[in-house]
Amino acid sequence: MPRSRDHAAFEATSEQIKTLARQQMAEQGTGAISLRAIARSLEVTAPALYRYFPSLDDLITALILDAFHALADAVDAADAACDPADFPARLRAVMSAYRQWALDHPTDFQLIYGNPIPGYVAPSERTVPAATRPLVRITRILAEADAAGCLRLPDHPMTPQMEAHVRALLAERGDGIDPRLIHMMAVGWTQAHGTVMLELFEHLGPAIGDVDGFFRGQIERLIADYAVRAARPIGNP
Amino acid sequence: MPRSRDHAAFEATSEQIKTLARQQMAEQGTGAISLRAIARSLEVTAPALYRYFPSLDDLITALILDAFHALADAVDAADAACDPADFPARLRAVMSAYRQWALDHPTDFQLIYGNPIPGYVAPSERTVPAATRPLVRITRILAEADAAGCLRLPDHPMTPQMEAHVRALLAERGDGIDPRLIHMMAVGWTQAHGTVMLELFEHLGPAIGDVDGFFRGQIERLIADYAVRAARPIGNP
DNA sequence: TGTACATCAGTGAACGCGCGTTCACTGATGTAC
DNA sequence: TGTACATCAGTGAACGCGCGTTCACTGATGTAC
Repeated sequence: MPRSRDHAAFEATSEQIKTLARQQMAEQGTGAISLRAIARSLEVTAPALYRYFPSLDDLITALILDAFHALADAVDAADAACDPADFPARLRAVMSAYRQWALDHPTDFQLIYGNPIPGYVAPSERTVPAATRPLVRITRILAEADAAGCLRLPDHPMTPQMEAHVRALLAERGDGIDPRLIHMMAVGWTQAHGTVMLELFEHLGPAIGDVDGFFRGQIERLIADYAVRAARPIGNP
Repeated sequence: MPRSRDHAAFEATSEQIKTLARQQMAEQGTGAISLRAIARSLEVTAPALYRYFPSLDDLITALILDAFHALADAVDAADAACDPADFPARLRAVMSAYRQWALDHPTDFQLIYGNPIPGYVAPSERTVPAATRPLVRITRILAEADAAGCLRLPDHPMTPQMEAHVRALLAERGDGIDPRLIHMMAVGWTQAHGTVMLELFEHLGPAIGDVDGFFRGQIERLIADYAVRAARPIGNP
């Protein structure tokens, strides 16, 4: 509702509010986002923020959407930087980007993948599409590798129930890929996610020392398991 | 400090307080534990609770220790119920117990493996030994299988840095097992943990439908990768 | 068996704090004539 | 160029709430003689 010429200022202030909210999360945890504290940092009274977000929950929703999209953008960018035919490199890039984004933005990662915030209910029709983006990316790489005959689909990885579910899901989206690719994506995703989560909360580092190397090993094991290979010989650029 | 004969009553009330705290967590999230709310449920004034826990942080610490030990007990019990020579069965039992405990006690699981509680700092000298128990169990199964010649140690899974770290850790504990066993444990743990975390927050179910079957598949893949087998033929009991 | 005493679980008032949200308002700024 | 007006960001007071923690206290209960 702001005057059209004020849109830029309005957007800038909205961004500022979100930035301060992120700072608060970083310092105090995801549960500690508070309109009054943001107002204090902005040197403004608390009711002023209601011009920009109709309620605290709307601010949180905005932060969650931003975070999902930022993660997905990082993953997409990592993929885009690769030779499209070098499927192993693309998987490495994409999974490393997932982990790196989490390490660079630990509280945003907690916001989207960690404990729910007491009392907050996410509007799933808005969050689900954003949350799905990174998975779609991984799946697409696998699908392209499959189409190029550059990976080995496992023989019996899925239960009938899982296969039926995934088939229905793909049909709904008008996507004709092999359901087993979704299974492969889930294997990679859960592995990466588990490592990142445990690393983030200091459970893994103390146990194995070199999480970086461990994570790289996990990716290579995945690539080897599915015999993912490049579509044509890849030179060093 | 209570009179010796009142110890039982004292313990009973302490347990009651913790139980109510767990109920609160289940309803409102881990950040919502509140002494005043517990007092309300107990139909007692808030200061009364200070007889049992010197502060809110001490109550949280008690809950965390209980949770780690309950998880470890569940894992240990699952192992104990197996034929000790049937290493694949033991791994299946132990990893399933880890997941099942998380599903049965989602908020306790979040308390120990999820977002930190704002302002709370865990006394690591008390939590770390409790947190390590499940990992020690998995590692022991692998070590026993290795000693019986019932698994295949991978050739080059560890980076030099990881190996040095793990060697130091084992030496410190006076444990003579092969460092690669720790790596294997970490692979299994991170896989299971990632699946459980994503399942718990409703990210995995919508994607693959049958998390149960998916998880079982992950365990079998792990057993196959390391060629874990029983020490002698195992009959159906 | 009866009485004086020590223990201690729980009370009630208070301190000082922070929170989200509402409402009627002020006053600067850009707009239309 | 000058004036009347509409817009709207931000204010200040208030509502009603919840929180952890302290303190001096009451009163029941079990203990020791």
